[in-house]
Amino acid sequence: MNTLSYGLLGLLARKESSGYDLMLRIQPFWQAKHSQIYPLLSRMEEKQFLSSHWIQQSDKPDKKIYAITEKGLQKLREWMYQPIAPAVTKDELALRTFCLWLTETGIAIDIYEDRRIVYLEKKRYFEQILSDIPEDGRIFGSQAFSKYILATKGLMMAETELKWCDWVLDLLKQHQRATTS
Amino acid sequence: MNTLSYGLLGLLARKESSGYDLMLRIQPFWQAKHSQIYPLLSRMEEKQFLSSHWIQQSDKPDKKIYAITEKGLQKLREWMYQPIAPAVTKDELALRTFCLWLTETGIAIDIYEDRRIVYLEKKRYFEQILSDIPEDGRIFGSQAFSKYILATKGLMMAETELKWCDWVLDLLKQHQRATTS
DNA sequence: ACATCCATGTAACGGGTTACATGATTTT
DNA sequence: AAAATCATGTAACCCGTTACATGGATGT
Repeated sequence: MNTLSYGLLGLLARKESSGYDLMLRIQPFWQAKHSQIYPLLSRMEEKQFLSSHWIQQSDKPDKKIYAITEKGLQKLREWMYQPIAPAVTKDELALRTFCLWLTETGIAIDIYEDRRIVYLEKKRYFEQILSDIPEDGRIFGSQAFSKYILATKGLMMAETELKWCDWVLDLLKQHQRATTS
Repeated sequence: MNTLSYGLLGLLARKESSGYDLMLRIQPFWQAKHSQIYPLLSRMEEKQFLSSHWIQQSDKPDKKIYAITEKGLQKLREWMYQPIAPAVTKDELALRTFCLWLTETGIAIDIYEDRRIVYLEKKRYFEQILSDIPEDGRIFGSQAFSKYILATKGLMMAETELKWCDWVLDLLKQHQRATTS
């Protein structure tokens, strides 16, 4: 049982879903492909943390719906008392930034202009999620509370990244003006 | 040549180092163990992106110093024009947050109090790095400029995380007061 | 005509961690 | 006396991505 497996259990504890649907639902919190998720679901079913049944669909492919069992719910509750691993981030931009001195200022500016757009889109994505959460989803105990605080974090982080990016671009452009004149 | 290999090349382009030293130097930007780094250095030496020589030490084990070659520097410069992969973050806290409704408020508060300390330490770590960068390291073109803008990002992000954590703790404690009275 | 969405699954490979192996010096 | 630091390397294993395989419905 790795971290992703518990994440899937957590989603299933809220609503039974197909593997495909779980793949989509987990994206905002943990990036995983379907090829990683399907085998994990099979293994959890073997261990009887999950049960499943097939649903026939006429216009779309049939799907296998997984539901969490009492044993799975118990396993998930135990997990909540375990120590939490620190966050790990792999950002290629950090490694590139360390090599900025190797290139011209123009290339550096291109790099950060590109990243700026990514941060802007990220900000809009979380703004959209937040605007879709109703007022009564913003109090502890409601179904949407977790989504609310996670989307708030996503938005705050994106805004900070954007602010940083603009600050870096400012420094780079200042330098460019100073050296080309 | 994967991303980590380029990161190592980038560090070596600044200063020749041992594998052990590279392992320590790359930590702030990319978490990697020595067991991953040593084989990559060997492979890059085979491809003649690096050269190496042994240094004998009396009180410590001997060490193998790697230096970037002209061919390696060329490879690194080419890399600067390639597209940059988006950042990937794996944060177990996000998955746990989604399961908060399964536990009592007290457990939730414990989880965020713990994480608060992690964020505070992270903030102090980057503050320390920033205070060690001299005034003339803060202008583009200097050796320390990359370190300066990366540490600034680290600090800004840690401050935002801390702010978010305090906000969440506030919501949780408000709820606790409301339900225990 | 081509791409994307829905839906499931497996195989091969590369990325990354943990553990094994060694051993002197220094700190707790 | 035990643990951490410095220093290198390999082996086994798990995590994660890319590619292969299939195929109808819908969108551009």
